[in-house]
Amino acid sequence: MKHKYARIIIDNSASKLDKLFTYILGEELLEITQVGMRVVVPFGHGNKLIKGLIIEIVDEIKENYKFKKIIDVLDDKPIISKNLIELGIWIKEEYISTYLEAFQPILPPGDYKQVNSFIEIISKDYKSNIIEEEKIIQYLKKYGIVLLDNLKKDLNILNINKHIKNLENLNIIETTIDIKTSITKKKQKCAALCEGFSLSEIESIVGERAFKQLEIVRLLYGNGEMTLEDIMMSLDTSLSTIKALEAKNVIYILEKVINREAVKREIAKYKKHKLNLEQNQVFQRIMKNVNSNSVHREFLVHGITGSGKTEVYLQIVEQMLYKDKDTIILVPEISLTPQTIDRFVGRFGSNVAVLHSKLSQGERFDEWRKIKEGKVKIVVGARSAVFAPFKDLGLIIIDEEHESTYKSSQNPKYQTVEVARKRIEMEDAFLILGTATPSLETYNKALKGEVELLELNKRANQLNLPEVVLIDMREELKDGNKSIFSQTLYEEMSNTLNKGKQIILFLNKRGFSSFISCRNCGYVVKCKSCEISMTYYKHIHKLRCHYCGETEEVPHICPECNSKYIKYFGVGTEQIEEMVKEAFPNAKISRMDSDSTTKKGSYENILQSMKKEETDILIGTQMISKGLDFENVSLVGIIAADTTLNLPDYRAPEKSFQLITQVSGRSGRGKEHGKVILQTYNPDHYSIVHAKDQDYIGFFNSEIILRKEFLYPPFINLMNILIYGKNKFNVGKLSKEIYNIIGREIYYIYENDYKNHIIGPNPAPIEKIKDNYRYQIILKLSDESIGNFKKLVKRVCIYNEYNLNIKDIKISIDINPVNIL
DNA sequence: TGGTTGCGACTC
DNA sequence: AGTCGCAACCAT
Repeated sequence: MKHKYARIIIDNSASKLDKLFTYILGEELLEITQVGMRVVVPFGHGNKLIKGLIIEIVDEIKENYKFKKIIDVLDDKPIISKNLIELGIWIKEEYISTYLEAFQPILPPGDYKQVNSFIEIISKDYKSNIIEEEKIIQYLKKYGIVLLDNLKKDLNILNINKHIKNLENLNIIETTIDIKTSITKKKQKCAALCEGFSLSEIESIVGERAFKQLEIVRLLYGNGEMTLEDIMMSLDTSLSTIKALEAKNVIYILEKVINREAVKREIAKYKKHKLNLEQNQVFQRIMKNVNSNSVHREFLVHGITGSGKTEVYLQIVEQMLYKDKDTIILVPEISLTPQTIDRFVGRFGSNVAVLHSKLSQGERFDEWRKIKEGKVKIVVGARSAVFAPFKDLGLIIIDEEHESTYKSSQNPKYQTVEVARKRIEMEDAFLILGTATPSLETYNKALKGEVELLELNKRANQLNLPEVVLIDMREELKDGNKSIFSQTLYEEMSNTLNKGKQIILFLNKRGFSSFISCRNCGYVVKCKSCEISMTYYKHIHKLRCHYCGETEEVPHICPECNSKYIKYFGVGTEQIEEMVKEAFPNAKISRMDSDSTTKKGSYENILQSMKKEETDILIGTQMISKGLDFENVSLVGIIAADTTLNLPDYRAPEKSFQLITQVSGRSGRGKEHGKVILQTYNPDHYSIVHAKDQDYIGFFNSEIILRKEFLYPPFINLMNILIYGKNKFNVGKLSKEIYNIIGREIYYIYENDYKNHIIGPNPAPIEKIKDNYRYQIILKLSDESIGNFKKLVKRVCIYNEYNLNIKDIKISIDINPVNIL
């Protein structure tokens, strides 16, 4: 057999090295090597050993080049499947990222194996007359076997590789590689009775005076193998007692690899509910397509809040289990609450793996392994779980499909819905998107028939949607109410409390005051590193920047004009909490936002106390808008519906509509009718009006016209090129240069309409973050032309084929960004 | 003429 | 990113 060639992604993040490298796959490795395995290869002048991932194996190669050989193979089976490799390559192209970035979310979590080179001396008698070589020899004599990197660092010799190679050729030293596992599989010591004895035999060996030892033996006889921890806990004994039994050769102690448990609590069984008529129709429609392996592979379940989408999902997943197919269920990170997990784990038990950001690296690795090894058939997780390495994927469910967290904000900046679509296409699986407020893109596809639209218009509890009362805050002001609570909200709150019901208050702003400003000259305190006004936090009496987290003392006189009239403006959740406490001193209040949930478990505690009805009023940011299902909540107060509406982003109306609808949906989920008080300064805005009526179609129809007119998705693709760096002048200059190059091409395609297709270069809406000045160029590209522009942008911004001065400047490219701040 | 330093090209 | 080679510069 002759050798073959392997195309490999190299583990090096330099953009110049972002391509496939070809290596010789020697005869001796041929049989054990497959695509998707990791290998060790020599790289660069020094033949430094680095890791690589095999993407392709080919028999022949056309180019004439002196290829190097693969040194070793790290895996005994592929760590990722061919389909996932194909998906990774697709992602790299689609979202303009490097290979390494594209494969990051696909590969096992945590870079769990590291390649290390070791060096040691094997012939101690040799004496070199070259000073450098003698230094190396002396070093190795002193330390024995060492890491090559350490030797290099300690000796700091020029051209050290040459000397090492020389010594190696003379057989004076030897280099070896080893793979260090940085994440260890968690092990636990267990004990079990030795076989071949009856209980009475063992008891007689132990002797009747050793009470504790006898207890242990009997316990093990009853339970079989147990962990030492459990034995010591249940019998209140110590390790020495167990060791004594081991010494008597009646029990043996072994180390077992155990899975870290991502779900640590005992979860009650979640019973199957009978589907109502509507739910059943949706269920039947989807299953009919699945069973007939229809070409319709995508469904949008458009169901109002509380319509029982989850139960439909659960029963479809059950059907997939009967078919022996795997299912991925994606939920937004913020609604990956214990509540959601409980439902899936409660129904399917140990058949479920859970992947979310709160897991430690070890836990995440274990969950990944469970999926990879086929120990589970269902995974519930946040966006990156779309890459779960199932062998026989049958279904992907994306709940709250419209959520912006499905778009990755780091490279690769993928859109989960699109990735899922690609994946089901490759694996012949099905895709269910579910939400009360579909994204414009998805609903548009549904209307065009590309996605099958299924509706759930009734609440599962037979009640109607909550009644929404719109309050015009300008009128309140006219009537002399300067407070942030309208008269109506105040009254409804006290009624609700009197009835013993719970309240949720929603405000999408953290902190106490959102900015502080000088009344005399208008100066606003901004973060020194970011172009952002700082938020005042009362409990620490400091200002904090929400972008870089920097804190600062509160000034007492204006730094600009020395006036004393420094005032606090804007209300955040922290202040609301204080005001509510004052207004309702007897109510039990808790607050949930990213400031109050930093500690591990605090999130769960707040939700638990809400569930147990120990909390009367829950105040929170958008964290509380998703998935929470508290039966006793009958009033939701939306303090200021306008906060998201005024952002300089084309999605602001859509986001506002979604948020209001979702938050409103938290009300009246039990047996009682719910109410929502919606306070706003823009009562006539279409987004607010349709949200009040909970009229998605109405909103869609208004919004889609604007999108078409002003050329925004789904009618066009956006590409946001963000150029940022510490030197404002250089960033601006580079932006202009990039604009000119790309602008020429835009002009060539769109001619006199080109100004509508390239915007910029402008300072980004947030001009500076963490001392980086930010400029942006926005391209609006049709489906036909986006491919060519991706190539152009890559050439200009990544490979720098135009030799622009990109020193100390970074460029971030985002295809169809979810926000353009 | 040897030695140091800095930039640019190259990495299968 | 890391490394080597080459050219330019300096101290004899």
